[in-house]
Amino acid sequence: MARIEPALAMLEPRKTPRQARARATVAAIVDACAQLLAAGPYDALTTNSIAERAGVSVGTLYEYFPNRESIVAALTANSCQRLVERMTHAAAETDTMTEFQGVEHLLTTGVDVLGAPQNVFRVLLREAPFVLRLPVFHEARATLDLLSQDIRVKAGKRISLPEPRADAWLISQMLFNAMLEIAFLEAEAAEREHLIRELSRLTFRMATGRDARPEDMAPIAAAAAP
Amino acid sequence: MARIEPALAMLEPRKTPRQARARATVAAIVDACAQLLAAGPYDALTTNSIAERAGVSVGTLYEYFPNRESIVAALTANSCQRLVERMTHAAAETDTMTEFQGVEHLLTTGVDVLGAPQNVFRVLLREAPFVLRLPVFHEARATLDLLSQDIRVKAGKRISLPEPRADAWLISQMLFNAMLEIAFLEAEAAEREHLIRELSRLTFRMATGRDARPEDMAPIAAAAAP
Amino acid sequence: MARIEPALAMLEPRKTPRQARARATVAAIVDACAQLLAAGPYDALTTNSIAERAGVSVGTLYEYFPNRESIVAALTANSCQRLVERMTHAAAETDTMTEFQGVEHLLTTGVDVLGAPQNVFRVLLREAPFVLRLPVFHEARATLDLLSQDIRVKAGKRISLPEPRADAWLISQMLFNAMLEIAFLEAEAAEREHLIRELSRLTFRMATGRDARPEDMAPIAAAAAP
Amino acid sequence: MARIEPALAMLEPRKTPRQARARATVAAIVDACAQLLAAGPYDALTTNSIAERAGVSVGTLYEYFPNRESIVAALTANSCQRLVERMTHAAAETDTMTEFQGVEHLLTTGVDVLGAPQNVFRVLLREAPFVLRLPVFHEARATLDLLSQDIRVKAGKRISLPEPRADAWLISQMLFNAMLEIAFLEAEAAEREHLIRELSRLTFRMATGRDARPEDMAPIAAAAAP
DNA sequence: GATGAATGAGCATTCATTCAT
DNA sequence: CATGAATGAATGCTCATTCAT
Repeated sequence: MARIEPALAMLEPRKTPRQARARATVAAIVDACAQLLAAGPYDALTTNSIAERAGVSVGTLYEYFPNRESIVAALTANSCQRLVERMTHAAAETDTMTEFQGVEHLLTTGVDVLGAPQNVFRVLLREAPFVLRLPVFHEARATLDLLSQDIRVKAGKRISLPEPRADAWLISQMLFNAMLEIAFLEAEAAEREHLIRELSRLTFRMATGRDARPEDMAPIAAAAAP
Repeated sequence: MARIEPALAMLEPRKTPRQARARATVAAIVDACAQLLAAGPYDALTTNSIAERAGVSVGTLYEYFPNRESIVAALTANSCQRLVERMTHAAAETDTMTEFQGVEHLLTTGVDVLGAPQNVFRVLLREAPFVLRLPVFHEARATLDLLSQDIRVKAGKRISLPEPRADAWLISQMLFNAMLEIAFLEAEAAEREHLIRELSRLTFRMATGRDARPEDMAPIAAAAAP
Repeated sequence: MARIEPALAMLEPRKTPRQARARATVAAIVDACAQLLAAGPYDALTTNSIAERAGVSVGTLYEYFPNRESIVAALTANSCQRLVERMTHAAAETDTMTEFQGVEHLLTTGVDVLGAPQNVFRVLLREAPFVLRLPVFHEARATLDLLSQDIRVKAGKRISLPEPRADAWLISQMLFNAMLEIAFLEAEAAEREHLIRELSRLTFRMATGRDARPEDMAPIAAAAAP
Repeated sequence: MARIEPALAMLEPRKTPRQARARATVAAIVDACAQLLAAGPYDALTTNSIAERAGVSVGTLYEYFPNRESIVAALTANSCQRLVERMTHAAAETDTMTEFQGVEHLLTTGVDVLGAPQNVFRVLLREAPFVLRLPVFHEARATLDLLSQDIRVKAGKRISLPEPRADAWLISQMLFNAMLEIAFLEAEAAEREHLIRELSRLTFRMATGRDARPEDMAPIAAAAAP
């Protein structure tokens, strides 16, 4: 308790591992961190438990990370990178889709990534407040915003945001939070899909001020998300 | 750390103060808790610091609360009650307004309450995960949802939610989070107002699938927020 | 913890109650203490819980007792007095019995009193070490020893203790502890009776160096133990 | 106070020390515990004081023991092991003795061990009620009972216990308590020896219903107790 | 380099006792 | 006089971090 939050400068890994063995060690530590966060609350995350689960000694752990938060920061970086990659890829796939389908595809992908694996994002974003302030997290959000800007540009006139700056910020906040809520919901896949479809419809309304035409809302053929 | 989260049953105050002096003590404790949460992170909230700030001894604190979390729960209850009261009052005031004005009035009130006093809601909702599971919080959310349902009913056909259940849930989640984000934003009052106006516009779009007519969007005459 | 054991001087009640009401209060406090000791371990005995169970305020409790131990001392005094009274009475009843029957009667009575009510003696003697040093306890033991000395005198030559002082002390220790063990045993009444009978036989052997004649060992007619 | 007694499962040491240094630490902790119990009441035994006396930090203490009671349990195990070893050894030595001498030898050894070192048994058995429920303690008692059963068998017909089961249990209880009382007595060695001799005589009477022949009671030649 | 033993400040919580009302 | 609110020293225990081996 009363854990002093380390300055952002102290959240970098201590040294970049060059040898393969060292890299494996670092990966094991970050992975152990993810497993523990998936299994229990953030408060239950101790450096000793991370080291034990990773199969290394605490000494080794501190060889690579200056403090507990830096491990969480590394995990956050990993997770954000995965999120950005998957979303970028999904955005590229929207080229052949109607706008509504594109929105739905992106939201589906987002919910998918945020909810997996092991729901690490939930703990990260809801229980470890300093994660929200991590540059790496803001950068990911910014990249995601650029993505939707691209889509907006492509859609051209069909999008109508009276105050693009404010509206885009609001929609971004709302969609990100909505995706999190859906991802964290303890619900069947069908229920989740239903919510995503409705969220897409609402998003379409927010962006255009009208409903999508039914023929543009056809389910996406085979969006296999591995 | 590794703070075990007390069962919900253990979150009730320990005994109801009978004398006026004791009631003042309880209030001072909850108030001290709010002050500390406003000033620093949840982790910095220790029972000793609460007692000190409240000007009482730890012993006294434990006379009325069985554990640290129960104080936070009491503060949450207070805050939620305030929120519900203000929102209910604001909802009543929308009778004489256009639908757009009503939405804007409610959102303004929500942002106002969530951001004051001392932004306690931010820490409560973002750093103390067990608060999200507090019955008192869910009840407040439910009451708020009923409020907007009332409004929807009054608006009648002008509202068009294809899947009322799912859509209402999604809109509720998004608006609550959006209000929190605006309330927590370090921004000028004017900026905040602007965001609320745009959020109202987006909300109107989500609810109706079209834009409000400009003449219905006139600023509300004198929305005195006491 | 680290409870400083008050000097023996501090174990006296603070003031002798003169009014009937006050006497009732003192009795209620001592009785509450007995109930709590019967229900749980000595460590669970707190002045606050005693006061609550007695239906008085802590303030009142400290009006009559200077500290927690003095309450236990008062309870010890009561219990010892009861023990001595019952044993004295039982000793008088042995006049018409054979020596073996007398021994058995006394042991039966001892086990009965030590095990009732609510087994307070167990906690008192096994968990509250200062009780063993209480003068009132030693006096009771001394009185009991006098009792058996009387019996010995009456038995005259049939008793043969080569070293009366040491042997009497040893027998006293052993019998007192044996009675406690039997009283604390979780066992059927029949089992307890059997043990007492055997203990009587062993006692007879220790005192005389021979076995009692079978005709002297007939069960006692009607030893109603109220 | 109101110390919750840990379940028996929680009384095991936390981890077995691997390095020699760690083993020394564990020994120092248990030893410090013994010293403190010898010096003061059980209530004065705090984890902080144990750590301090052992010359280690509390953290180290909790590295090896999950709670305070587990340290006491470890000390109990040590002490019981010592007791059993010494008594077993002493029992073997009775082969060349008369029955009376054997009894006296065993009792002497018992008093010797129970009273040393530092009288730890007194506090353990009279102030720490949970020790009486420790399996390790019951096992020790059982082993001791087996020992005397062996002797009884060897003595054959000369022993006459009408109800072997009950009588053996009673004698065991009485002798164990008597040895404790003698060991705890603040008395000269001569006085103690005298009491042990008398206790042997009473034991002989209990077991056989008659006195030992004077020639069988000759002092044991040279029972050097190291 | 890796290990794991050791550290100790810090936290939640209790309870005998006092004293203003 | 009784009350019960208030006190605060003391306790068991945790865990991020260091460093001798």
